[in-house]
Amino acid sequence: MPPRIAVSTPIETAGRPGGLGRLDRKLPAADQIYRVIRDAIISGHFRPREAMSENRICGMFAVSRSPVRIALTRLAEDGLIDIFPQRGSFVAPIKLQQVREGHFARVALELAVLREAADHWSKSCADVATEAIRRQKRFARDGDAWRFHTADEQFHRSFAVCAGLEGVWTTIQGVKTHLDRVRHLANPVKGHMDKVIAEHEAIIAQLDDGRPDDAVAAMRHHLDSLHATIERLRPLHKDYFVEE
Amino acid sequence: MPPRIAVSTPIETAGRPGGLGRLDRKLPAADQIYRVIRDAIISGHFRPREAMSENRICGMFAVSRSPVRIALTRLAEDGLIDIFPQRGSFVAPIKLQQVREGHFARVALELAVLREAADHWSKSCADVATEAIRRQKRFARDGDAWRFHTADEQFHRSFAVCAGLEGVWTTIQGVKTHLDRVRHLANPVKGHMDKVIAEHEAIIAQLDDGRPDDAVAAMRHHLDSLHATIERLRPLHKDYFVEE
DNA sequence: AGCCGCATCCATGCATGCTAGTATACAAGA
DNA sequence: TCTTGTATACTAGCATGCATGGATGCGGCT
Repeated sequence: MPPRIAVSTPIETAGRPGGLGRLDRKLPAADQIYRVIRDAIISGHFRPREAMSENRICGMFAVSRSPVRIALTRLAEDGLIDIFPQRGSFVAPIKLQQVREGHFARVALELAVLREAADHWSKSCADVATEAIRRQKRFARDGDAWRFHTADEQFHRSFAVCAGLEGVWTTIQGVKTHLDRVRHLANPVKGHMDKVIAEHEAIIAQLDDGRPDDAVAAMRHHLDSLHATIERLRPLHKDYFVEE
Repeated sequence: MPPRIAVSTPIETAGRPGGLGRLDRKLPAADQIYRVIRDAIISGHFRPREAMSENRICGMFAVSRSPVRIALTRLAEDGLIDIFPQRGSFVAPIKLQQVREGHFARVALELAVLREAADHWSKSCADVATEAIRRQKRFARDGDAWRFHTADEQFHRSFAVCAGLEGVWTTIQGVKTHLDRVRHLANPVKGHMDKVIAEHEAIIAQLDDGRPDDAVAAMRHHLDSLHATIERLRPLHKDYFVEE
């Protein structure tokens, strides 16, 4: 009988945002609401500065304010929602400083994890990663940006699992939250998904060939190129961002 | 009028745990309860497996269950409390896997931050850090383990501030939570505080002399030696730990 | 026109009652 | 003695009502 854990991300729990209505009444409502809204904000379904009052969310899920409040405070902790007491709660604008720092932390963590994964590299590790790439190809073909994103997470997560550091992946997920918000403005851009896939394949190729340093370099290039894409996109959605 | 932010740690907010009673009714009760209990668990004031039912905490602070529930769910997210629905909430045992992964992530992040801080090193940066060391010396003399800990955090945090990456420090604080729990079993050990201070001074010396690589090496040595202390201490408190 | 005061609405924060499920103590029966 | 059924106490999850304070619109005043 394990304790109730709400942090980890069972990737398919919420699925594609949009089916916000139905909740599994057997599971804690607060956890489900948290995940659904989180995905909806990251994916852009809820837009920066949009009002997210407790009562409005109550209506969305047909629950009372209690579980909604729990979910909202957790989202505020993640920096996805700003709560102004006695005034309202709103989807937070994307803070550039958080994006920068998120990128910094992500690079530090993912490179360290990858170096560790290289030491434990095996066929089963490679299988998980290549399966993720395979899914990405399919969703890129379908133009399904959200599922492409989940497959992308599966790819990056596979290194943490391979290294026996799955908890670190949870941390990475946290720090890259704000990057993902920007990324979802970018995914529709033509050719972006293909570029990501190619870079993923390059990383795996280096690992399979037993060149950890080159794999790390490929990952660094991959992450930096993603950040560059983000920077390129910023001027197109100026109203979504704030400096700090 | 900034949004309500509860994540960051105004270091002196909760002070030394023990005065659990009084709350500032002007500020959100949930945030204060969260911080006080968090500090109390990390400092060992609440011991692993101790029952932390909502009603019990209500009594401690003379509030209703609503803010307590918010605080508890956040503590559960941090892994400091295990919530078993319909059975109870308990201080989580220290999970060795989380300690390991926390150390891994901390090293990756702190070394990256330090490297960045070295590029921005200045007298004002040095002043903040040495002031923290000065406080550590005073509290070591007084044998005040908790304040020693807060000064230690101030020291490490100063590099993030110097590098313009204060948000990364918040992340570091999160990943080192479980390390800190173990560390507080260790601080009373004679000579430990002096060792920490010496290692801190070594890092600053390298930075002041303009040798970033040596500073990073000194930091790595510092963090690893701390982890070694932890490992050494583990057998003495076997009942506090679980493998995973 | 411009400014001030007030009533109203709506937001979050907090308190409280209710529900459903678990652990436990204890008594009845084999 | 051991097992089993039951009553009870306690838990967390959820719904709801109240308190407090900011935002807003309108009317009266200058």
